[in-house]
Amino acid sequence: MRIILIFLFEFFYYTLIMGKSSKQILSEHNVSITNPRILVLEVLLDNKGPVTVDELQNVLNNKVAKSTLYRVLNDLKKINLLHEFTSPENTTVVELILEDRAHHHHLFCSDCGEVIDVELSNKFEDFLAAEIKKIEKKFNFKISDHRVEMFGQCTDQCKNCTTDS
Amino acid sequence: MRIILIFLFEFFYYTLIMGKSSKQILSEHNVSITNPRILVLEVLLDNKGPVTVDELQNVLNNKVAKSTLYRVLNDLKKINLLHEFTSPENTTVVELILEDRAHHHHLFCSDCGEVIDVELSNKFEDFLAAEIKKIEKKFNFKISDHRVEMFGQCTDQCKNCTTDS
DNA sequence: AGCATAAATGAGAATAATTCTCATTTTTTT
DNA sequence: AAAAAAATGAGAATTATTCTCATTTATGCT
Repeated sequence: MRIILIFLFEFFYYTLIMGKSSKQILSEHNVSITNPRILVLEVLLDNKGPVTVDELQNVLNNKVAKSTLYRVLNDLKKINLLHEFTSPENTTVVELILEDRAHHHHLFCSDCGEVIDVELSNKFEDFLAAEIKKIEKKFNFKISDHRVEMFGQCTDQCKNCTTDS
Repeated sequence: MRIILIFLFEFFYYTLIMGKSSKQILSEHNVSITNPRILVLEVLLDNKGPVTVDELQNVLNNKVAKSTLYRVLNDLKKINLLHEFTSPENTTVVELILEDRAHHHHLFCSDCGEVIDVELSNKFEDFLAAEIKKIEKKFNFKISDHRVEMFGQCTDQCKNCTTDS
């Protein structure tokens, strides 16, 4: 009985409160469950939102070899769990693609290098979708994705711009 | 008299038909006029639009040392003549910023790697400007620039997608 | 025009980010 | 629990970019 309760607790905790565990996510995508993958995924799940490869390397220092870190990131890209992009300062930024997260864009601070997720209004997204249809016709393209990038400076003390508002 | 006519021809040819010459552009920005700078600028003026650093290197092979090419590109960035960005395949792309060119965005083909300049409607740009104002307030940011990136595949034979339509 | 000074260049070494290699370890399959 | 397959760590290799420094080129001055 006690074991059942613990199991239930884990179930609720991970799936409802915390979201999926790294192990769950890995097994759902048919990739073998290994320590480096769990560790990397956990860091990414903690910092939902954009993370620098450099930051990952620092956090995982001594726990995951750097070659393995890159391999794991490529694995996650292959199963469409990870989105990778480059900041204007040329640092590689990485972000989990979670089903429950809305489509969003990025705001880059040239002072502190911070990258912030930004959602734009539905009305705007509809308008952009219409523009994209026109572009597809004009250039005979099949456009599968888009992203709006905004560049500027946070006027607050840096690092404060990450706190939600 | 003949000399004056030739001068006039040159003037009209370069400023009205061809746009400014590389030398003119350089002297207007107070950078010394050197061969490598002229050569790089000329290639960029020919291919108005996005060019890969790789392509530049190939075209200028043996004419400009690779260290110099990078230096010249950095010089042009410093005087705000050059916009540099990264394709999803992680190649560095470079594009002249010409006063007579409209604000535009980029369309990337994942098949042939081509990058295409795209203008979106004024109505769309106005809408986006309004969204950006909201974002500036929300995140206490000063946003100085933005770019819409579109990703997909040209359904034509590759390389054809560069021809205007 | 010609000289002195400052700036730019070429060639290749140095650096940084990412990928690759391969012997060992871990995970999965049976 | 053993065999087969896959993943890992450590460091070498690769690639793009920057740096160094001796030489060349451009600019300002007379």
